Amino acid sequence: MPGKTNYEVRSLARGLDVLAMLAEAEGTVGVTEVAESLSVDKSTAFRLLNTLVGQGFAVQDEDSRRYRAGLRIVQLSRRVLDRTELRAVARPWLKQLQRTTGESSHLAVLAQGQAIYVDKEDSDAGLNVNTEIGRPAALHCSAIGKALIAELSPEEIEAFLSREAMARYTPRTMTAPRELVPHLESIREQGYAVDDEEFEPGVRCVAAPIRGPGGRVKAAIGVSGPSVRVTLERIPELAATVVDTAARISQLLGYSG
Amino acid sequence: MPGKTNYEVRSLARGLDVLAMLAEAEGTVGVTEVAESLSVDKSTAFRLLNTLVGQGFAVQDEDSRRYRAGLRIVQLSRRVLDRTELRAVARPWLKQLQRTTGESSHLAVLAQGQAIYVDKEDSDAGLNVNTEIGRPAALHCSAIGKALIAELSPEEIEAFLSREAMARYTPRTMTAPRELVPHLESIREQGYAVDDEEFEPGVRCVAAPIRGPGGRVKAAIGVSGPSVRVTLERIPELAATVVDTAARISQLLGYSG
DNA sequence: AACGCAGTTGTACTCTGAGAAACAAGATCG
DNA sequence: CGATCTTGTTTCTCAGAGTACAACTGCGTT
Repeated sequence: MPGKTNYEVRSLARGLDVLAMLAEAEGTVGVTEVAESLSVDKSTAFRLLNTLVGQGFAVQDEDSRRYRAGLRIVQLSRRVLDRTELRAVARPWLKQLQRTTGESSHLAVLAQGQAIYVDKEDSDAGLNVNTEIGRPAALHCSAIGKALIAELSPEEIEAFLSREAMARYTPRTMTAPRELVPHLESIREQGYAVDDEEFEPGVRCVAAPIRGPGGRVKAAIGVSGPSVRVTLERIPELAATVVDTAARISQLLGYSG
Repeated sequence: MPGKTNYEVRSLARGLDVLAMLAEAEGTVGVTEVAESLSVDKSTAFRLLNTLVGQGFAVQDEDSRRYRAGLRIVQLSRRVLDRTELRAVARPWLKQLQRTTGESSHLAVLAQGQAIYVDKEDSDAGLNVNTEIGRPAALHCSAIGKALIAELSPEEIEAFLSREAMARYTPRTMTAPRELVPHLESIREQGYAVDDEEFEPGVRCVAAPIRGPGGRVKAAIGVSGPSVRVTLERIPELAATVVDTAARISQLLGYSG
């Protein structure tokens, strides 16, 4: 490897790739499959898997001898979420937001170029939006995603938008940066973002940024609901509630704006 | 290392240790801390951390330069839970169990010598038991834990009980194997386990095992609630409901008992 | 300015982890 | 029913990845 000063441990990187593969695989995966996917020898794949099994990150099926992801990941994940102060602070507000609006509320942060849901409170209504913690949300067409990136520098925004191809999910999805950039501008000005059926038909969302000390956007909070309940007329009222909630959480996190 | 055939990749094992350390750490951890904890050089610890950061499993704090767990773990965890067929099958029953009993219901599996909650449905009541998915439960004093180990062979039970020191949580906790073993025997006979304030004062639980094809215990399902509502007189009725639910899920998983 | 302590980088040696190839055990097929 | 794939597993050996050591940087304290 000429040049390319590599301060990374290759076998660890490979092992983590295997872990991701196991987690994302539909059913079980075999040694050969892993080997092919990583372009390594079978024996290498075998040892990596073996090591993962040793720590509980993978388990081997007794019969088929194939491998599945272990629950160690789930365990660690829980710890990570528990340790997140943001989550602890936001929890009651998330609940209150759900109560006052009647719609499902969500909390997300920006990580690895994606908006990742870290907490939620589901609506009691029969018809409601279902989002799962840990799932990534599109940055360019979800309210919470737009709220998260709106305050970034133009360069950073460019970078994010170019990373994923701004996929079209519905007829209303904005897929061109020249359309989205001014839109983000207006979000910045009004202090909240709206997703008007841009990600899923029949679903509207409103979200606002949560700031930490110094004013930097740390997370975003929002509500989502079916368009029949979340009407366009109702948006301003919802936005006010969401913005207010976001401001309170920001204050608790040390932002004195 | 004489003998000790080691088919494990040491640097991967170390990397996973670091990952666990990050997830379990209260706040952030430093390179030196990691190095000491693993008994490796600082430079080694640095490279491992660096690799974790590269894949999003860790993030480095801009200011303090110390490390925190990344959200990649949370993401993978979600995938793992989604892929668990048990969870998909049990979900509606978990919900129904909560509805009919009015108490919080839980689903757990045995992994790495611990009972790990994989799903739950919280009670609507103001006063209720709070358990989090991914959290481990004590095997010797929770209903769900006892239901999971009751059917194991005596040797396996011994192994499990000796692993952790059978900690005392409340005055009612059984801390001696000679007391617990016959207790497990009776659980096996009656088909359900009860936790009568053995883990948390004021909380009673009832749980029953879920079986897969072949009759082996795959998981356990149970309800928990405050003793004021979950009275001793109510236990038989609750147990019948829980056992019935467990049987239905077992059937869906291919157990024809 | 000197110190201490953190994270980071350069380097040389060594033991680890990689691949090749053989093995065991089931499936699949003619 | 034996031949032949195709799995996962094991053994062997050597290059080089990964390690420890030590030097460096940058920040906060004394």
